[in-house]
Amino acid sequence: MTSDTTTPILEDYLLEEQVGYLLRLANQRHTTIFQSHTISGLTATQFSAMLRLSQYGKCSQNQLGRYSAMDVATIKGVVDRLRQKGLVSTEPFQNDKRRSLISLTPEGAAMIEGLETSGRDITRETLAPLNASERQKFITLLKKLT
Amino acid sequence: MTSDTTTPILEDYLLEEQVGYLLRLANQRHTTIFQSHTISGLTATQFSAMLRLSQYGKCSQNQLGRYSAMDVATIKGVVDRLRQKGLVSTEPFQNDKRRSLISLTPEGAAMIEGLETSGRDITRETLAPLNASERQKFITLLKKLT
DNA sequence: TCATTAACATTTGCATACAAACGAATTTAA
DNA sequence: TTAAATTCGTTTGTATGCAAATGTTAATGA
Repeated sequence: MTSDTTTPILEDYLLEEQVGYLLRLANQRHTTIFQSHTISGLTATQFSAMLRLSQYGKCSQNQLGRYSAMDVATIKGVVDRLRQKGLVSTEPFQNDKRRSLISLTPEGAAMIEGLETSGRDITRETLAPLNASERQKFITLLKKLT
Repeated sequence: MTSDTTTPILEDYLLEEQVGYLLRLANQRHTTIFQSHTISGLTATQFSAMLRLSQYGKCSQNQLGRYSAMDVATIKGVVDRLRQKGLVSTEPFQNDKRRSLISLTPEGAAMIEGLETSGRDITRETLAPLNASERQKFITLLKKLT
């Protein structure tokens, strides 16, 4: 025996096989789909913050960031822009001068149902290349990587 | 019969079940893993451009952007920063005054093998929550969503 | 040929995204 | 109780990421 049959062959390193690269591409595609549905001009990030605010009710800015998986600097910009659009408002927090309470305005609250409808469409279109069992499998596996 | 058994029940819209939200979280996790390996301080995006340049050889800036899935504004910034680090260089393109040829410097070329090694580690760590068959399935499905 | 079209690189503007540092306020633990 | 640690919101800096507009140059087609 001159060849080593126990050493696995080291495969080529192909960028298009790497999970990080593919995740970036999948994100790009999803963003494009999201923007094409232009729900009142909201971005996917603003959309998330709006839904969290609806789900959890009024809370501090940093708390909203944690609910929405955004760091303090990111959530600040998102809340600023939502406030500019008149979709959220701010009030002082009782017993804690550091915080302020973020809540949906009536205009923001009125938008939630439509956001969910659009959200369903966006998810459907994003997952369209997969069949039903593939979709479920993909979501299950994707959750494990978060 | 008073209930309609043919109408599917409309499930709650849960942000943490939506593919777009999960893709963002998976990307966040991958970015964190990537940065923790800090390959010479490169970002994942710069890493991709370096590997493409190594794979395809010298090419124009926009071409490198297409190889790396970045639009013209994004690839410009990436190339600028790689040039600042001394990893790529620019020369005039023969017979076309619009373009310039981007190529790896000797320092950049010397880095490629290490980048691939780190890249394998990063992919392995990112996919660690999945077993072998899940990893393969996930990559297969993810490719369909790019 | 020469007007139209296309490609290239750049710039501006907007929106994430995160690290790091800051001052102010609150909580905690010694 | 009070010093230490934590939390909150803010700001700065860096890096994608994309749309849209611009000016230059090259390619194409009538």
